[in-house]
Amino acid sequence: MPGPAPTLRSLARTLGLSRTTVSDALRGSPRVDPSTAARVKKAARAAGYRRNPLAGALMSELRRSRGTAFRGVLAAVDFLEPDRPDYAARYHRELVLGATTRATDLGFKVEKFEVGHAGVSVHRLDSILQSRGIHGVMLLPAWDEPDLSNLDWTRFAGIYTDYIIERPALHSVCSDHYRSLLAALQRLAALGYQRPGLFLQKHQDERLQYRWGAAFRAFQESHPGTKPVPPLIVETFTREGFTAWFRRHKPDVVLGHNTEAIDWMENLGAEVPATHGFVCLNVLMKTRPCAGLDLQPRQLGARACELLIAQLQRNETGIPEWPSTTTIPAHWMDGPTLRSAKPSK
Amino acid sequence: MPGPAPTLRSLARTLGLSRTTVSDALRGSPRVDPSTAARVKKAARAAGYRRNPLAGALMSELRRSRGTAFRGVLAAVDFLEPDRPDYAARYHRELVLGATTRATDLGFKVEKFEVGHAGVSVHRLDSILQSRGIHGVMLLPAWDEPDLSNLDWTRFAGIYTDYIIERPALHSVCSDHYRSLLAALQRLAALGYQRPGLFLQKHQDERLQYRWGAAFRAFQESHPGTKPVPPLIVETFTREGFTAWFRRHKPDVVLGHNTEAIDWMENLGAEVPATHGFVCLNVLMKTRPCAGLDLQPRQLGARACELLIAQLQRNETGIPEWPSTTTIPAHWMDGPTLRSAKPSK
DNA sequence: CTGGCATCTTCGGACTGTCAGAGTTTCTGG
DNA sequence: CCAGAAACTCTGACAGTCCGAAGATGCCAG
Repeated sequence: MPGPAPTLRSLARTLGLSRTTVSDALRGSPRVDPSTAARVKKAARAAGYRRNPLAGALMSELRRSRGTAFRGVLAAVDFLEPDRPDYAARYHRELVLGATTRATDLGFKVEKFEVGHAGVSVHRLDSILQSRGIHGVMLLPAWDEPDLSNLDWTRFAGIYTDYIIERPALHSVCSDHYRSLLAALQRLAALGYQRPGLFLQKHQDERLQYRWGAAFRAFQESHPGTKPVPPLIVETFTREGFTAWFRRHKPDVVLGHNTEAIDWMENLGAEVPATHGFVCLNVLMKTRPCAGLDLQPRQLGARACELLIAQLQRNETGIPEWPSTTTIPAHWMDGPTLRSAKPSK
Repeated sequence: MPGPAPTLRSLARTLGLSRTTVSDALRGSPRVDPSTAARVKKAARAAGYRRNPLAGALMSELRRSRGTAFRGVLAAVDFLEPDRPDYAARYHRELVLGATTRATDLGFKVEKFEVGHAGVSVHRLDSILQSRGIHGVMLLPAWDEPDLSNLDWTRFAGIYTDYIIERPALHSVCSDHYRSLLAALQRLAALGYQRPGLFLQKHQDERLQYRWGAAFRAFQESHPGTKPVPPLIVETFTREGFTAWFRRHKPDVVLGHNTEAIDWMENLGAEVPATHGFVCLNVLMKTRPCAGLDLQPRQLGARACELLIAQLQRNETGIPEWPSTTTIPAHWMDGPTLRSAKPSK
């Protein structure tokens, strides 16, 4: 085995060519003579040459954006939506905050861009990012699956901060709803609750490919008890519907997004936390003190940032061949709507 | 705004210093005069200098590992298990192959280590890795959740190639069973199948936190039909049990791991694929040509490798504060056990 | 046969930040 | 007054890429 690892220059020297020609040949540039290219490739294989992806990424960046050198900026792209509820806006802010913090640690900067009807068009976004020399794009979640397939992805590395995106099919980062709900239910069981009940709005669960409902049913299947509480999954969440469900199935702990339900439960004679419990499935949505799940947008933003930067360092742009989803389990938050220990009975 | 972004060199020129001094000063090296350092930092702030993180990472790595032929070695740690079935061994091989390929592209090498009763003890593994200067550890899946909490993780970056590992709680990479089964069922529905049936061994599903079963039930809930087929989930998979279930519930397409069931179905009068279909949930387990899910161990190994290398490049060792799980959906494989189009009726 | 132009192939320069080692200046002690 | 240390700064080499330039060759009109 020869000592030092072969480099572009050492390879060029042995071949009697310039580093440029070797570089171009290995990357299949049409500028080099096919026979020369073949010779170079063969020699590279024989010498065991492996290009340094970090250097590749750097140089590519440096040369392309001549003058306006790559300063390590990432774009956080938000889609303007007409009536985004307050908690969603906060979720977005937390995502961006997490990303910005992590980016700063790693020497990058995050800048926010807004796309949509009132904002910038996708086409203009493309040219803005190009001219600013930005190649890392973090897409913030939008209720309607955003369509950014018009961006010239050959030049960008992207990541979506929600479940699955199909146009284009990028890597994504989001909370692990399935595992989190399962863990929450196990925790409730340990506290002695025996009849957990779940309520959801249909479109919320559909958006997550039914993961909330699926986890709930999986828990019930694996903890066979007397007459499990069927989940209340409805188009529109109303007091009447909830009341009927609560009366009929008598859950001893209720899980859902809307903390208004606590009032309704209390009006139906439940004492929270003495006789009944409540868990909020997204603490950003709670309007009163309450136990619940923190979906950890800040950590999600941070992780998204890490994955994006890793892609840039590998000089990996474009739509990935095998998109992956990275999840982080939600964080359990204690609160006054649950008893703190198993009742001794 | 001045035109070009300030660089280390331009900054040095205006200050009448060399680029090295400026670089050292900004990074707080004790080699520079404190008063000079202060001057440099002030000028850098004033000029809005931001170092290029890509170039920094590259140079740091380049200088540090000068002369060394390889950039790094990763350990693929396998746990010796007494009677690992053939398909599991193949799964492991594919994982390692994927990792090795990706590692090579990124300038790393993968070496396999075996830990367990007959092999190396965890304590010895620690010292072996230390003395070899290996800092990246990829843990291959083991049926009983492996315990490597005794390793001195302050010195290692690790990743597990299966769902959740608790001791220690590392990042992990695995197949997205939930989403894959959902997608498979949707595909079957598009082919006109109306009564999908699922069979599983209990421990298989428990290991995945019931994800197979949960996805199946979630699909049934969202496609309400006449009398859905209840999944057959049993401790031990027997011909008798399957026969009874198949006779009673009359599925028109069956999903499960064991392809022996195809024979049993045919003995019960089913014609595959004319009247009935079959889908294998892990094509590595199939013993005859068959449609099914490729869990993509090769891609999983590759992705695990990427994540591990990204950690090393960030100089991140130890147990992560917020462990994440990265999933890749399984890849659908067509096969002769399914009809190829919706029957025109 | 020559001059002009187009095409094909290869090369050189410049770019980023880092680190080791070498150079220069200042200070200390015998 | 000088050897040697200490304090501080600088030079050189390094990775791969892209643009423009240089050189080589071929073709056609005049």
